[in-house]
Amino acid sequence: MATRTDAPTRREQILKEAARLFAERGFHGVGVDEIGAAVGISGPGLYRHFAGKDAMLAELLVGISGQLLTGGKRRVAEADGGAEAVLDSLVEGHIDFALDDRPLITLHDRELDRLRDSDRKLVRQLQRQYVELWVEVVREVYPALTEPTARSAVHSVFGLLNSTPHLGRPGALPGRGVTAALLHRMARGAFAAAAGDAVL
Amino acid sequence: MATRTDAPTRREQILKEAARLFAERGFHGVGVDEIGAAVGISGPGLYRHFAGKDAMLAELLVGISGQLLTGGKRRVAEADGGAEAVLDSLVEGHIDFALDDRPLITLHDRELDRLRDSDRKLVRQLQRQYVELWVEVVREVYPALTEPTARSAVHSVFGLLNSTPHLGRPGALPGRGVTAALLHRMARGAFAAAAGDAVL
DNA sequence: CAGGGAGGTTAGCGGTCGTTAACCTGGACG
DNA sequence: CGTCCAGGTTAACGACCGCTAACCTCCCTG
Repeated sequence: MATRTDAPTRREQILKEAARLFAERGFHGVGVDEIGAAVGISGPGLYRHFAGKDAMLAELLVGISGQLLTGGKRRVAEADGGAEAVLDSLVEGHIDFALDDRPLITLHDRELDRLRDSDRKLVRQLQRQYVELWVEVVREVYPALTEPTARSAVHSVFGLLNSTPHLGRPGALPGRGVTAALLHRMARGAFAAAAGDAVL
Repeated sequence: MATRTDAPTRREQILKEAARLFAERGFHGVGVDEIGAAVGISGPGLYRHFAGKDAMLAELLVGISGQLLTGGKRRVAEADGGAEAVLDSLVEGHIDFALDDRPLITLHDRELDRLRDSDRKLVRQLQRQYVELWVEVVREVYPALTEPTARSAVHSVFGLLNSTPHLGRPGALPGRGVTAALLHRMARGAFAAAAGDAVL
């Protein structure tokens, strides 16, 4: 992703605040007036930028899933070294995302069912592709894993990595690098154990 | 827990259905009429059993946290063998819970903020005690872990174990025992890796 | 300098939802 | 056999919320 130096557009401000509020109190728990207030305009002013409250959530969730998948594909294509290196790169990318965009990670697996059918199908499809990307790489590193087992393991590791919102507010943590390293180690350890490697 | 053979009371029916609906569509996404319909009575009839919709959520969340903590304490007290055996017992108990009561696991970390202040504080306190129970045992097994690191590791492993709702509907799974064993292995592998043990 | 669109504002409509009120009913029990 | 209460019912109220309508006001541009 190209680094952004220009000021965020109003649309982006709204999306960011909406993500935070949705993550904190749930989609139905947040009113449009609150979202407006969070960016300094009031309620119905949002409708100059979005078709409705649903559209904000849809754009957030589609955006998340798309970013994860795109980033994952890029890492698979670019990583040099064996399958081990690719897996490490995937883990690193997911951790970056989980640490930098906690509200989005929270929304990701919490508000999916609030979407229109078509949007939900799209998000699910992107998520599935992302999972399959991981499954392929994991099975390359650990050929002992059957496909269903590898898929379960991937979902479980996502659960592990996505636990960042529960780790206390950023600042109470030992430091970003240390936390990232811990998560990385644990994810790799979990995969290795799934494959039956000795972990004693 | 004593095994129940008698029929569930109406209160219990309501709580069970409410948990399922809350987990599926979120607290604010479910109306009292739906909850009533799920147990064969209609809307306001619920108020003969609960003070309000909030009270149902509160009872569910306090119940979950209390059960987890009580079960955890019991396992710590009863487990024979060393710290390893205690940790295995804790993991096993948490997995049983995650596999048997998926809706509750979902609610557990999703709807906490919808509670009255006093209830939320109570739930948080029970959760904290449960985490500390784990932290102590984990540090006994892996003395290399500092306390903050052990706490982070415990939260992350909870994320891993609580991923069961994402593993596909129960029936698409390879079988309960197999899944439980996989989760157990991965949890132990994650802890071992957190402590820096070789996992290659 | 006229004009028009982008991006705000406030007022208010329509629907939904939690909750209460008022009423009904069957069965346990003195 | 009368009574009373647990556990239902339907009607309706009041609050809230998403969204639209109508209007205003810069600022850019021909």
